[in-house]
Amino acid sequence: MKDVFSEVTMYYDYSKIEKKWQAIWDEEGTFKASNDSDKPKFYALVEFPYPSGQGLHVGHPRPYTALDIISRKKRLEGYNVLFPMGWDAFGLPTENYAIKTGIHPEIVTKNNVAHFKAQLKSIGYSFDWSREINTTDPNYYKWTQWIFIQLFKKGLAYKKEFPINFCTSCKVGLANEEVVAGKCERCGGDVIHVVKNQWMLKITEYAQRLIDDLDLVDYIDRVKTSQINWIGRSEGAEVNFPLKDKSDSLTVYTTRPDTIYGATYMVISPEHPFVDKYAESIENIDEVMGYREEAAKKSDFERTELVKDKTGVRLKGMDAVNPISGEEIPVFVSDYVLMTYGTGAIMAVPAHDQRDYEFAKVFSLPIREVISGGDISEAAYTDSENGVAVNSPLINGLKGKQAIDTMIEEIEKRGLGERKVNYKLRDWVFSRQRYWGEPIPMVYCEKCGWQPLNEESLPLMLPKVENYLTTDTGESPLANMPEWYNTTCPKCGGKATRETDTMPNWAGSSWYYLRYTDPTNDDALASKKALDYWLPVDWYNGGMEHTTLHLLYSRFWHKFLYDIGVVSTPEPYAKRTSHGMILGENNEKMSKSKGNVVNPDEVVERYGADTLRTYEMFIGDFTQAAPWSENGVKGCKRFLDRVFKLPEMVQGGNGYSPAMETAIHQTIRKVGEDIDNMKFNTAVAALMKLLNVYTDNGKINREDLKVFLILLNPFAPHVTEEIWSSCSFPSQIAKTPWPVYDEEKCVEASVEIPIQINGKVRARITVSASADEKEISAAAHECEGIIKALEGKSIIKEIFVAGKIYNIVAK
RNA sequence: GCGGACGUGGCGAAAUUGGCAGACGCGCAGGAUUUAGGAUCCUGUGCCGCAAGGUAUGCAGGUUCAAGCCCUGUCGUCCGCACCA
Repeated sequence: MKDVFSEVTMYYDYSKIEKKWQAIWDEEGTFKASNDSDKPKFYALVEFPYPSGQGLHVGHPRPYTALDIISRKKRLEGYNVLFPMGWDAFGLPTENYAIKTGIHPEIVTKNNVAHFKAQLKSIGYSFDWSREINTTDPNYYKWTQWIFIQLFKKGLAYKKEFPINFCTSCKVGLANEEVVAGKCERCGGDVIHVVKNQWMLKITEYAQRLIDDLDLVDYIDRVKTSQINWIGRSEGAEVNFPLKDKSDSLTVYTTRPDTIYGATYMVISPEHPFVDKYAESIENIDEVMGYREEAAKKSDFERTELVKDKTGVRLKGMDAVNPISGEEIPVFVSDYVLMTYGTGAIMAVPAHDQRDYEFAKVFSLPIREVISGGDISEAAYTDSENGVAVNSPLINGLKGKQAIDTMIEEIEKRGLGERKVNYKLRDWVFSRQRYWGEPIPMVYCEKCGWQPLNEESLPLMLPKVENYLTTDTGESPLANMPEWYNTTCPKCGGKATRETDTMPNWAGSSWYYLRYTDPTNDDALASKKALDYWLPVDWYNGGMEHTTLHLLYSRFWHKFLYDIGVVSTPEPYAKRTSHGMILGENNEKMSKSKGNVVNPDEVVERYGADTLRTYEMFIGDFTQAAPWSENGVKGCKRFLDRVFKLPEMVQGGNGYSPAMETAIHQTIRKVGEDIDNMKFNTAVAALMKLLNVYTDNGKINREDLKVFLILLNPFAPHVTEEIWSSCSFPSQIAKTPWPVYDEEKCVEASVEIPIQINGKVRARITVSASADEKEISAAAHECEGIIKALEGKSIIKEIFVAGKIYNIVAK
């Protein structure tokens, strides 16, 4: 068959075949998971996409195909598999599109979802579409709101002043990703921080458990490490430094109490409350306030990128006393101390902290060595393990942990402070001044304060608005709708107003895997029975970019739901893996502007879904980034074309053909193990190799063909089912057991052993697999090449590694 | 600066974890087929060399009978985080 419109010859009508099998799967409900089954369960999960206007790109199918392969194999192995898909559909691009076009986000979302779904279907994934969910569906976000209310009731949701990004020219609140280099992404205007009273979630309360329970799960190390680093646990002490002539003391957090004798000054953050509290006694308060304003004006970008030189102002009239040395020391404000970490104040030990050292140099402050081992005239010596304490009467001669512990004990004994653990992790800012998100189900009443809505009244529907732009003051568009926000207090029935902020994108995705287990339940986010049956997710694959936010947030919510008895497992995901990115042909990240974007629709159209799937798996190591290659796609198409012609080679015979039996058993083992270990590229290679074996053999029988089709089926489900059916094999591959291999039959009858002299191969001999060292040694010494190479040399020793190598060491 | 990943043919990559480097695919070359191109099939293909042989996993050392793999140093690329006291 020739396709005159394209260079690609159609050896079989993949388009027709693929549509046919997709229709059969739909009609027969082939991949529907049962909530009531005798089979062991297996819950495979991929991150549900944000249905953007651009549609799918070739990066999406990589993880989807991978877990589809795993799911398909698990089904053939007798598991009841749940492999669901849905839409994380709240979010900025849709909203921005609505602002531009005036089209309601709901309609945009609906269209985008339809497009995405058609694309996914065309690739032939074995998703259970009967469980499709959408975070923007009121029946879904009802439960997102319900979870929020539970968090509030347990004191884990609270309001706090927190700055947002605000574009001074568009007069619009911006998300962090809309701020580029301190400017508004769309208009280039200046972005400033405006303080808003926002909802926060106390994820910090779970910090320790989020670290500890990583021991309960099988996550790739990279993920564990970055979660641990992100949470950033540190151990140290809080120490009170009394203020001279004042009744207060300044509390600092330090991980190096062993250096306290070296604390020659203190620094507090510009936002520290003491600046206000003691404004009257600070002689240079105007200067200090000026510094504070400058610091507030700086964007995060400037604060981190541009500030290399330390700046600050001394607080005149406010000195502190080092509680251990008794020394009087000055206090500074500087923006290198952050209000958001620790106590917002530090004891500065310039001799043993890089930042303090730099600051001390700028302000000519004393640098006193209290840990020996470095050269403090050159740089701060920060080694906390090997340095020995000096000039520190209480701990002289001690080092490392011992010095630290002794000092903390002393501090506690004297009532100057206490041992303290700190985390870098901060509470989760849960408010967005945006339209396209879940309304926060809270009401403010003058009399009763913040009150949650009655749970029976959920969902609190997102109302229709006329304008999707935030207000001039950066409030959500809902703040322009008095008819919506004016309401009554659920507690006292008096006048009250609704919260007009909405939830962040991460809300709906923090619990979506629970909803799949029972997606239409009206009485609960899912029935206890369904949750207990399916949880935890057995295998969750997603991008590294979601490791610190989404993955941590959803673990937090899950633990909370565990604490209130909704779920029965402490962790949501038993296993987490991560895929690499697919790059453009030029080895760069795919992007419209670079013109290197490959559209999966075109690939499906020109080469077929099976080819797309096979190539995405063959492209390289699943966990690494890999560049797209059109020629690589063609190679996979060629492979499937050859497979399609396999039935032509079929001749009689029962069981596997003896000449190829070993290769077949080896391939069953290899493909099975490779799929389990996500080494899809070598699994495809093994199948290509087996096809070469078949081709070289010139003929195959029906068993040889059958096993090949089953092994290839998870990768190329359509063409393998088609060949299966055209050969009149029974039923469908989807209902056929995965083949088993026999370890003994994987062993070759004879092996080739390389004979080395001093590590260099000089000859090869072929011996039976059972040959022992004696036989091999004898054979080796008969080889001409070996005899020649050994001439004039004496043998020192001979090393034999069974099945691998025979090495003669000679001089 | 800190943390992580990585560096192997012309290209994408393999290498059972210390045992024949380059499986499998692309590309390329030669041949077959074809009116021609495309497609397909066969053969070859790390580099140097006619060959024997030599040489090769970013670079420099080390351990070992044996190193892509382990150790030390060094250079380079990519990703994440950004003064976390």
